[in-house]
Amino acid sequence: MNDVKASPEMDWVKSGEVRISDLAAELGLTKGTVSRALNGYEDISKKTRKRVMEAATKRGYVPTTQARRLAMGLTETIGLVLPPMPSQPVNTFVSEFINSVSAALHLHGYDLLVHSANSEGSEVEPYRRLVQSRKVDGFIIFRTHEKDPRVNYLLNEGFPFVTHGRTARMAEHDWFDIDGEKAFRDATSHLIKLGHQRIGFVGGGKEFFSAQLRLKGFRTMLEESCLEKVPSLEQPGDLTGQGGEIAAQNLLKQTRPPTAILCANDATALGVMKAARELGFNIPEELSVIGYDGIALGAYIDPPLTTLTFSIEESGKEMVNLLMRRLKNPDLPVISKLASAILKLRGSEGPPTSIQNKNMENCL
Amino acid sequence: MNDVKASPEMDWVKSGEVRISDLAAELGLTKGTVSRALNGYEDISKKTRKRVMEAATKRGYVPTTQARRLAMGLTETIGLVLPPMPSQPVNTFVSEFINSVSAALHLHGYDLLVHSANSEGSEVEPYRRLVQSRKVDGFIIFRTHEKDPRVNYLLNEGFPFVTHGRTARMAEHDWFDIDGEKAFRDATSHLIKLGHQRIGFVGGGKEFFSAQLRLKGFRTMLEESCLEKVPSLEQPGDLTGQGGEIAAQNLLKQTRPPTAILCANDATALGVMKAARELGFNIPEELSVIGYDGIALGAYIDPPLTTLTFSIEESGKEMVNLLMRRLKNPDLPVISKLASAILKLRGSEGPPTSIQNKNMENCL
DNA sequence: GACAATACCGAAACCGGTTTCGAAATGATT
DNA sequence: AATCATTTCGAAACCGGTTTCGGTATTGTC
Repeated sequence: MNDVKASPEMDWVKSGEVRISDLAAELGLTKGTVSRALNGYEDISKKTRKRVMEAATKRGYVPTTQARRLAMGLTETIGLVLPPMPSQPVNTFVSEFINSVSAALHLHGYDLLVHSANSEGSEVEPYRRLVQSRKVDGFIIFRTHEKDPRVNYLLNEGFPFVTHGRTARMAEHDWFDIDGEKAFRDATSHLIKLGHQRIGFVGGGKEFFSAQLRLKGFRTMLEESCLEKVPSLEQPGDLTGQGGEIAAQNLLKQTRPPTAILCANDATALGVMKAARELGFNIPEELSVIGYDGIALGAYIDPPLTTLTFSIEESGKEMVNLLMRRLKNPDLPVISKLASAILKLRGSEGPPTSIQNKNMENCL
Repeated sequence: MNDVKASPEMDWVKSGEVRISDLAAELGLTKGTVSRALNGYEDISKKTRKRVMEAATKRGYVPTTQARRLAMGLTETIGLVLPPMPSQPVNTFVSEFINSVSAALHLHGYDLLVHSANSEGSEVEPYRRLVQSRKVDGFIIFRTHEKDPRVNYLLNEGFPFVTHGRTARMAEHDWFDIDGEKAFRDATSHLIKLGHQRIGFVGGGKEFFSAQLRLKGFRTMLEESCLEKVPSLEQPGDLTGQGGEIAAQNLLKQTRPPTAILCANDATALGVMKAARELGFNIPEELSVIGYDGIALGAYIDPPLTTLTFSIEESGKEMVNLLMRRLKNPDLPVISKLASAILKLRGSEGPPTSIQNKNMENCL
């Protein structure tokens, strides 16, 4: 059946039709020798190596990846499992992240296998399958939970991975993260300096560690600035626009509504802005809003959304670096990298109009 | 070196440590027999098959994918090359699409290999590499150009693929597309029925076939409605917000600006809205705007963006179906599927205020 | 010119499966 | 009981590479 082999007299061939044995036969060598010649072994004479390489390029020989990987016992593939998509995805993080990870992996000769989280079954199921069938050498994990079953599974399995985001077991695995705590301290501080004293907060899903850290940053800065912590000003959210709407209603319908709202992400912020408009709040005059993620479209709405932004490309690159290091030497101590988000002022925040400044002499 | 093999007395093993030969030895069979037993060959006695399957599940045996694929001569992997990202990625299409394609492929036992278009080099380079190294069995291509070098390459190579979007050679390959022409006819018709007579159009990159079809739909409906085609009302765009801004300025600064603007996508529409605001146009009273893509964010802006929307999930599923069919039987005639976009009215359009209705008695 | 060292390549095992082929064992038939 | 058809499994080739090992052929040394 496989007699479609290129006859030796034609020197153009359909790509990928020539095997190492064809090349060997053509050159009067064994495939072992051809393989070593192509892979830079020292026990091949210069003359032979040159002959082999020329023939290889002439015939367009490219080794079959599957065979090479099987022989070498590695997959040169990294797995990335998409978290279940929210019904209304609003930011482009995932695609940008995939793009950057893929590009970085490519530089190391690795491929990216993207798997969707099949809704049914447990969260670790896709990981288990990929591990057991030996389809990947390691994982890129993002959107971590504090107690992350995926992390638990992989740690237990001794399987290499890097997370985007910290976990309860962050001392045991490599991770990369954005310093969300600092980011929210900064944003809060910015609002306080503008004169805000009642600042609302809309969180992300409580299961996400990052959401907790953002809340922590918010609280810390309130404390440092001697502003009382008003529990009713902290609303839960779910990282969606709808969640933002609901939270904003809860906040703005209070007798003393906040003059500013800090949101766990941009999607939430958009929901907040929508609800605020509908309740008759002008932004930023009567209500300042700040988001997190730096989505590009935030610049096009009215007013443009002030947000905390960071480099997704850097995230991808750094994570791949961490993972490659781990794959090369599994026994190295765990390391981590914390990058920072910067506050991108675009106009959705400003000084509060109703200046209820009572005593802002820095605590006392 | 590989003497780490699980000793037979322990019946828990780290996942993926047991090979088919281990299983065979344990059962006193040959690996060929074990393989056939597991794969449902008819020449295995019921008793043996049961014995084998029980041992396999007990020991947690999962065949090594690489080996199986090498033996069977297929990769069970589909490639998807991300188009070069715009500096400001504007919609979530890519991630949703990847998610849906990946899920659909998974149902067929296929994996998704995502490759980033390395900026350097030609557009087909990534495809060539994946083909030559035999890493994939087929491709999912999207954002097609009219004369698409990727399509040309793969057609020439006889390599299976499906496109999202038509091309000049659409008669030669399977494709799935949204009927953008009809979508824009519908949107234009909607605007005309509202009373608009001067309608602007901001296109996408001219290299994209889809952009041409959308323009065609727009023109067709103008013609059917006996509205004169004003060249200055057709502005080029680049599918980004910035492009939309520039185009909007060109449109709105004219002595007789349009009362409505149709945009090739939502990002463009957002740019148009921003520019319109800055030029003092109220939306929708003084200017109607309609986009295309149905991005979730559009629902959160003010006014909410009316847009043409379609199911990305369906797109992914259908494309995978087309591709699987092709892989099973490469010689089948090419088929295609055209889905339609629906106009989702959200509020950014309405009747024009300055009613310059001259003669709308349907042509005459 | 004899001998050891080195350069170079062939042979073969191996990675972990699948699949073909033929032989042995079993069962059916007369 | 002998013959033939079936069932069931072992043996071995194969997928397409990599890597180890050992044996010539060549070179270097004195």
